[in-house]
Amino acid sequence: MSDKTPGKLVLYVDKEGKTRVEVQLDRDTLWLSQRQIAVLFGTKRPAITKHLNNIFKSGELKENSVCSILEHTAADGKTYNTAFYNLDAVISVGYRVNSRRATQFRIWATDILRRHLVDGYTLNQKLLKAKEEKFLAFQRAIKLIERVKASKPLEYREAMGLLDVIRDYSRAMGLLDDYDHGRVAVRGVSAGAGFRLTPEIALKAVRQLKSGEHAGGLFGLEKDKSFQSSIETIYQTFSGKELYPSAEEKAAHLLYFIVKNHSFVDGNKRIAAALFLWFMEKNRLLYRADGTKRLADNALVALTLMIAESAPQDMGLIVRLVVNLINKEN
DNA sequence: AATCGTCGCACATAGGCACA
DNA sequence: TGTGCCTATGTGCGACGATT
Repeated sequence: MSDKTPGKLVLYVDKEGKTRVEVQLDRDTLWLSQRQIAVLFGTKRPAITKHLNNIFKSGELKENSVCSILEHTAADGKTYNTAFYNLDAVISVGYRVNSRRATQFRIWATDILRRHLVDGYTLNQKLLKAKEEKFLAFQRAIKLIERVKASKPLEYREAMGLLDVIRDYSRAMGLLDDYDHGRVAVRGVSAGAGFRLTPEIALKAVRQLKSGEHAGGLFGLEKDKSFQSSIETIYQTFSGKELYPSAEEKAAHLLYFIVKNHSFVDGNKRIAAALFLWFMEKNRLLYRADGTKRLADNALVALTLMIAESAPQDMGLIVRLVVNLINKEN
């Protein structure tokens, strides 16, 4: 084999008569010439050429993605441009060649495949279960924060303490990134045909907040036009369909965008939380049938702070969390 | 009548050799 | 490395007979 040939695949039978395959990969694959594949499977080179042609003709593999022309120093010391085929191609050929060594290869490959299917499935189930538990633990933590802080208003130090808790759980949330979206997907959402928020109505609501006793001079003063875009974005459509069809998703995105867009000189988080509550109320989502709030005040504070601290790539996850908290049973 | 095993035929696939 | 030619082998399928 030339020193320009990356990777190695050796097929042999051990002392117990069991087929062993030694694979050395270079960047997740290996490259063999037709001649080397022929030696590997104990057949002649023309057979490999024909198998490869059939593999490409049938569409099993795409030639340009498994074949690469590499400079190759031959036994005579001269340099040739030779076609090399990657592991995918070698495996496909191995399943077509009819020789003793190819049969040994198939026994080995099938065993590997079987183990991956069986063990991989079991492992996936375990991972999904673990991640689901972490997600539920996060939901329980928010619930706990609600209970502990229910009696007294949050002060700055408390908010920071809360943030620490949230940070800890955020790490667990990070593990949810590749969690099956279908299982954390928003559920039980209501149709979004209710109250429609416009930037004008929203600004009017902000002005009302401004007149409240906790608002300073810079409260609610627009920095740019991003507030308008925050409102418009929740009604965004793609191919004629709403991106956030339910009122819960709209509310969650409204909270997220207002916090994140930072459209006002001061009071962004307060405005976001207040508009979120107001939007929920207008869509008859704020209270359950028994009169209790779906999302407790302290939970909303926690979520608002978490949104402010979160990384942009976590938007989807946070929005799902907000929707799930709105829709949770108790 | 339904099912199963066997046989023969046609076609597909695989392999080797020779040569471009 | 690709291809044509030839041979060997494998496979699918229908026909047929034996068995249940």
